[in-house]
Amino acid sequence: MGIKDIAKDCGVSVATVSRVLNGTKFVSKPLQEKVLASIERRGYVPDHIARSMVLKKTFTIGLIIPNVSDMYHQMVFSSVESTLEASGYKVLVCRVQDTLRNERIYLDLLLQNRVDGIILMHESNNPDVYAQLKKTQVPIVLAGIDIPGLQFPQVRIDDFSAAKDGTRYLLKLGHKRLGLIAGSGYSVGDKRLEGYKKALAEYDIPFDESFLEGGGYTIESGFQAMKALLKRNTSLDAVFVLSDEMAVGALSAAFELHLSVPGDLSLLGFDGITLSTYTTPMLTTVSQPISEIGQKAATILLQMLQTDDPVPKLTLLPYTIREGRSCISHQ
Amino acid sequence: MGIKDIAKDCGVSVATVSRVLNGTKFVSKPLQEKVLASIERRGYVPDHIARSMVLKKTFTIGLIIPNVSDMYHQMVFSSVESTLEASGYKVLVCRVQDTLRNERIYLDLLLQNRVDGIILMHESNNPDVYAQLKKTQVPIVLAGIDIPGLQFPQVRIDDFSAAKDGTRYLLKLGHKRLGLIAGSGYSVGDKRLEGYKKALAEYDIPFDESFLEGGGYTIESGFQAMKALLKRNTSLDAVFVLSDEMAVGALSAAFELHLSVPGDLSLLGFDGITLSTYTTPMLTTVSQPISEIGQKAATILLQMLQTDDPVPKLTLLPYTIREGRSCISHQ
DNA sequence: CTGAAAGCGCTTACAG
DNA sequence: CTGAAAGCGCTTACAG
Repeated sequence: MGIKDIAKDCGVSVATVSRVLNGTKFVSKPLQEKVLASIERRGYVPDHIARSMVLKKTFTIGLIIPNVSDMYHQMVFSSVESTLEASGYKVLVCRVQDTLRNERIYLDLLLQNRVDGIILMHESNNPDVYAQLKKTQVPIVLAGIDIPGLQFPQVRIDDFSAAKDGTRYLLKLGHKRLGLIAGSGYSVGDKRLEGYKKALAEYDIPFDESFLEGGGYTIESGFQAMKALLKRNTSLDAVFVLSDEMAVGALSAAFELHLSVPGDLSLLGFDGITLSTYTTPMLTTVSQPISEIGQKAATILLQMLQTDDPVPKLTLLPYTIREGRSCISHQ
Repeated sequence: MGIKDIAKDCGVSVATVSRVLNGTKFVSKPLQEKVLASIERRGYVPDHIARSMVLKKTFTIGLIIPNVSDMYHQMVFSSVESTLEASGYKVLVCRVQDTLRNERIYLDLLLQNRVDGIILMHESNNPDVYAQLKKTQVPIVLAGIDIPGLQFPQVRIDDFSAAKDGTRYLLKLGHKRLGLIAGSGYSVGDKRLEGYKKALAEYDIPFDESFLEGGGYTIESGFQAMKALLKRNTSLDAVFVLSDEMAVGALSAAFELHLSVPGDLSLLGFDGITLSTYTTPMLTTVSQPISEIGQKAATILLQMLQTDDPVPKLTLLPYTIREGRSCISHQ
């Protein structure tokens, strides 16, 4: 059931079988047909592992994602997978569960010649991990994140500007008391927070620490953050939630507290995941081109794998403010 | 940078290095320490591919899922991954995009010695695929699905009874005109439909074809199905939606049509995904033990991989009706 | 306890 | 166009 058996079966060498299998060299028609027939008849399937060993390629790429913003990352995964499929690559997803031990293990796993390249969407707070990434020869692309110390190509939006524009959007609607549900643990969260502050400054509104509540990019954390925020501040006009999943939780919290969105409170999300279109009310959100991020990251990684051409160090994709029904004018 | 280099570095044989690496045989303390030091110093990482080739194990299992009920499958994935992690296995997710070509390709990929076992959650309508599955030596476990022709171990709930009990729940609340948003393409959908019919029969309520609408297990399809159903029947008391993701879409549709849930209409979901707790109103749903399904399927697969002990052919896990706020008594 | 050597199933210069 | 043979980086009987 190996290539050898097919060779014996056809009275040819293993080299010939390998050649018709891969089409790497011309094989005469009669031999080719004989080999193909034998393969078909005996149901032979090439051993991919053996092939990987000699080629030193696994045709698998690793996608490292955090265990938050699941729907966002799921969409990226889908688009990465679709993009790479045509080139015969598969995707091994590593969802980092806890930041301490787990991510180190994943990296080790990935680097044991298991993957040809990595798309990294998880930010670590462990310097060892980055040190290891720097050392490896495996091509890496960062998607949706920014890690200042690392020189890998990045594909993302301009989070600072996006949050600034989102905040401006609320300000233009006439809102003055803007709550913010931020996210901790990721640099994009810090950038978005800065964008929020910047827009407030433009409108001469002082930043009020009590309007800020941290979240963890999950539905549940958005739920909790919204409750805490509304408990502390009964006079908010609007809340900007820095991820749609948290916004879903925030909507739920508002509902539980008998506050109407947008009647009592406007709510602005961030990400543009599919679900944000189906909430009640439909979310207005700062929408990232999620599929494009995955597609572009995959394309760049593919380019690094297959050519020596230089790739763009930073690809900034456009965001939009997609209007739903969760924000209302407050003139 | 191979095992040979470490061996040379330490003046020992590659066999010894391999032994300290794997702990397969006792190696004297001094040699062991020398080898470990060298490994650490030179940053040697074993080549997993080479190891796989000789062991004929990849320590990877394939998880084949459809491209619907994403949140449900994501939860299963998480629990499968957690369960297998302790045993050193990784999970390769294959999300079947289109039923025709794609699934065949995935199977081929998986069977090229890429995975040691498969957890199958996707039902195919292509007999070739099943024929191929039957032939393979790779252990397979079915999770959440039932494929009558195949003799693989199954882990799931009793979908017929679950839907029957769900329907009974609505009937007990006093509802008489029960819409059903069913799902096509999966046998669980058919079973659940039968459960619905059975419960109606128990209450001497004739089955009305016009109360039935098909869906495709996505939010969008639930949205469309609900709109179609409500357009046709203005007098429904309640709607039973055979997946929570469709129920999210159905909620959105009801909202758009200015129908209050549960004021005008009770809504019952199916699955018990995390999101169902955060909808407005919170969904009442027939809740599957999703994580347990993944965990149990993984455990059984592991048992097949590591022992020759027989495994249970059918593991039925308990479901519950988890009450939220989307159903109301209609006495 | 340790080492020399065979072998896992492929690919691919090299020679013909 | 085809074949004999080396080699990919490991593991593991087998012998000592």
